[in-house]
Amino acid sequence: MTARTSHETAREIPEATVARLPVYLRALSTLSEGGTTVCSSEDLAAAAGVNSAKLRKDLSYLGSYGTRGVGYDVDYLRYQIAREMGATRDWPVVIVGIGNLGHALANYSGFRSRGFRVVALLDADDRRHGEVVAGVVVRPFTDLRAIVHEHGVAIGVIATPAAAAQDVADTMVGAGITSILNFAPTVLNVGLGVAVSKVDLSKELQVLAYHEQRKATAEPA
Amino acid sequence: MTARTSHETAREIPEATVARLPVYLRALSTLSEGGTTVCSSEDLAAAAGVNSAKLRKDLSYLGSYGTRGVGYDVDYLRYQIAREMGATRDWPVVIVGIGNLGHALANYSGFRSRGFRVVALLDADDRRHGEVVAGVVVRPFTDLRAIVHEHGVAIGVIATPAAAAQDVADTMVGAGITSILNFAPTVLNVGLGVAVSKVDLSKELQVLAYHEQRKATAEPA
DNA sequence: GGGATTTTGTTCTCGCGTTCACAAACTTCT
DNA sequence: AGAAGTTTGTGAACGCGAGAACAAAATCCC
Repeated sequence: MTARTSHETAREIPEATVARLPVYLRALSTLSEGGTTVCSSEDLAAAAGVNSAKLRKDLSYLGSYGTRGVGYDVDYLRYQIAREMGATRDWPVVIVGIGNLGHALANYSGFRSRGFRVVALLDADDRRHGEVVAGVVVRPFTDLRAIVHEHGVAIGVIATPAAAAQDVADTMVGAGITSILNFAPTVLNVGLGVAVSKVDLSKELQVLAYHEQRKATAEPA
Repeated sequence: MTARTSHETAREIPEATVARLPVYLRALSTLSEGGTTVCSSEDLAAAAGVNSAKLRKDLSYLGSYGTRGVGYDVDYLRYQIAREMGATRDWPVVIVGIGNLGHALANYSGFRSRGFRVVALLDADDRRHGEVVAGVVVRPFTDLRAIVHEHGVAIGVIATPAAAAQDVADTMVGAGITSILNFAPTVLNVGLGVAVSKVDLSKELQVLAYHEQRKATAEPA
């Protein structure tokens, strides 16, 4: 999996950098909409909320897209990062589990604007089938395989309760999906070739509560 | 801020460990519900999806709650982690921005079960006021200060569009909130004493797309 | 054209986090 | 009771990432 042969692309982008590229992309879009055509690493770093040295180092993994003494062309840099991230092409996505969260995700405009197209909404519950959410009709979970093959879907989103998540993941992998974004609060077991990313809505809140508690106990006024 | 005098609590829990404690908590709850009363670090690590050595080191920052040759008492360890995280007390929370995402968050059962109580839902849009979501009535954003004072709220959740987020954050801080969980896709500027945590729904998807693209270009079958 | 100025790209150092490996401590079996 | 077997807790090695600092390259001004 992680082994790389030397004939492959030379640039090996660190995972920490990859995780920040979407943030830079968003900051560049904001700058561009605001009418900025050129920005320094200092400007962009401020907009992205990071250190300017770190930003420059991150960008250097992609190539030399800046001009010394001047800065970066906003639209050009944005295009280069988007291309590197795969955001210039269209990614068909399926969402499984159309509860409150699935609804919110289906309607989330940030997906569409980043190149993700929701091609299907699936749910195991018969009563939801036929319902239209965000312009897409909810279909039976059993249609997954056909949809994946028809649209060439590589990415699946799980927004089901925890109890159903592993089964959904197994079916996704069986249907040919190779990347899963999991919103269910459970650890998924998948094969080696499959990438799983997890978003835990309450985890961040718990970390904040921890720090609140420490503040309260450390300084008893 | 980060300076620590020596008379304070001896145990200095690394940030990376704090971020994993909620995961352990969840895994322990699952084990407990499944009837497991004692587990080894190997078992718990598997349930949490981490390395067992890392798990043991993480737990060692909290204290010695295991028994050599035996393992950990599930409920006892769960209580100890919950206490350390502040999950044994009740945390009043306000959610601002009751769109699709705000709806989903208000209904998310994971908040309540982790000790978070949604005391108010706020929105700037007049037309939403009075609407009842998850048993809580939606109130005007201008009520924020009164609500924060009344319930002693320390934690606020922002689920507004990006354009409104900074204003909401400023108002929150002015009202006395010291921890913010931001779901809006924008970088927030806040004072030193305020903690901000950010969840970007599309960021994870973009990282997955990047790896998909790399897989596709690296091995052209 | 040439020096001063600005800003990028990169090297170097430091610290944190992960993992290995093992001693300490507890249980079980004889 | 004592030896064998388990499993925790931790010391030490290692690797990655963050940030400071600087050299290279472009623009600006005269």
